[in-house]
Amino acid sequence: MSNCIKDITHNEAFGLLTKSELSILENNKTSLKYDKSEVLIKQGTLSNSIVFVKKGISKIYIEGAQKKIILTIKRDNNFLGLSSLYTEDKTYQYTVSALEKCKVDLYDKMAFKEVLQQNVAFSNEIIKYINHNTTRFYKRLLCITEKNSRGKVADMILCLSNHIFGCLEFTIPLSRQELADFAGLSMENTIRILKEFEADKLIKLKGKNFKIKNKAVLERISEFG
Amino acid sequence: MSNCIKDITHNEAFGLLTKSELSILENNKTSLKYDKSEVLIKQGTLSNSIVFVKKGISKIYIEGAQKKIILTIKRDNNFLGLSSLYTEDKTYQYTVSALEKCKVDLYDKMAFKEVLQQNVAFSNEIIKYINHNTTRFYKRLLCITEKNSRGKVADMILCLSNHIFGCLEFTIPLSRQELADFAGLSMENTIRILKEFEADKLIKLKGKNFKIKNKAVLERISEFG
DNA sequence: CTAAATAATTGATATTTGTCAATTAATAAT
DNA sequence: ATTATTAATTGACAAATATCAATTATTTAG
Repeated sequence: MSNCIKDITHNEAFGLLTKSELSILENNKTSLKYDKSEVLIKQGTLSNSIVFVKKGISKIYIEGAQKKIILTIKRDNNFLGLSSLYTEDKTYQYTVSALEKCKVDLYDKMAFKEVLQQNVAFSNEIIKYINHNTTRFYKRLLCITEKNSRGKVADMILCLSNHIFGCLEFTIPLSRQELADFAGLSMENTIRILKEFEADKLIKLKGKNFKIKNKAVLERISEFG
Repeated sequence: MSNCIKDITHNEAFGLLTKSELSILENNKTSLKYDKSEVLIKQGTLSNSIVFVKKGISKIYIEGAQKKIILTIKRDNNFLGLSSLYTEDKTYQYTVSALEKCKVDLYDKMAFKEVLQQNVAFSNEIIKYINHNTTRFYKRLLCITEKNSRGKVADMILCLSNHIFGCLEFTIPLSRQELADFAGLSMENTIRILKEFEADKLIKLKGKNFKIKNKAVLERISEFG
């Protein structure tokens, strides 16, 4: 079983708001479009906005001293920056960049907090999103600590298939280096394992196009080794 | 710089509650004492309580198929189980066990949620705690991915010193195996690195008693390698 | 359309880390 | 106090993974 759990969309949260609360958000909204590889949120900058991605895939990653690690790939209808609400450190903890054209709404954080302060159902819905995220990271942490590199790569492929693209054949908007940053491995190692899986007829690779041929065995490898 | 950020206590949250809200909690509270190594929260069981630890040190860990990983060590005046609020999965994501005698209050989760639903300031304070926790785990994830084993051990020692015990000399309530589970390494490797640090006069070891002799160099090792 | 730049791949090698077995130290039970 | 049990330590070795260098493929810029 893959350690990657299905992401949830965040759009229902708006349905919990009154007209006046919605208009607070509307009046403090900036709608923007981002091109592929543009940065939506930059780690270390002041977290002045809560970002809602209406359309497009983006990657969330942490920039360390030596390495980058991709925390997750986000699809449409997700908030970004929620984890910077009410924290002592007033900066974003991660960078988010567009993997394809994205349409986003930036909400001023003050206005967002004003709405949070008024509407407890909304506030609790936000807790739900944050906690869903937390659950994912616990699983992620375990995966990184416990699995060997074959397991990590298998897990990543299953995660992409099950929870990002939702089908057995998909074209990733990621380079091999980014795949490696996602799996937490070196690029060379990642490539070698992908080729190994291909030789074993578990997947079919053509550049960025992936096709899963034997999910059961991939799941077994993900489970251990 | 250590990647371990200072934990915050959660007791101020109660100050945000009205008398009637406090009495909801009081009426749904069970006070218990736990002995060393007893389990307060068991991963995989239904998350029916929010636990407030009034007194005592505990360890939070995830039990994987092969390994355990200690997420963090918690001191007095902390909530446990907040990350299970409003999640789809109704079970605890981690196990918590007492490292010394602990006094805790168990609050019925339904009652806790009732109070959350009534008091938006309380709800937002809870968001603060959850997000503080999230910030820690992002740093943790980076640490595990990026640092080599010497860096991990150095980081752990600094974390214990700075944020769990708050001084340069301390006696850990952890076995060597637990230290290894905290660092995310094998026990043998952990021990070897500790001995190495001792030989290099960075620390002084006597069983479970630690004394930091050269913090600057430990910080440099934690930074990289 | 072609050159230049970047990304992907492969091989060889070094380093890191874990595993297993043996030994010693410390703690608990009688 | 003595034995039994568990925890800590050490050494030897194997396995896993990263690094470096070279090559090939792909993409981009003019």
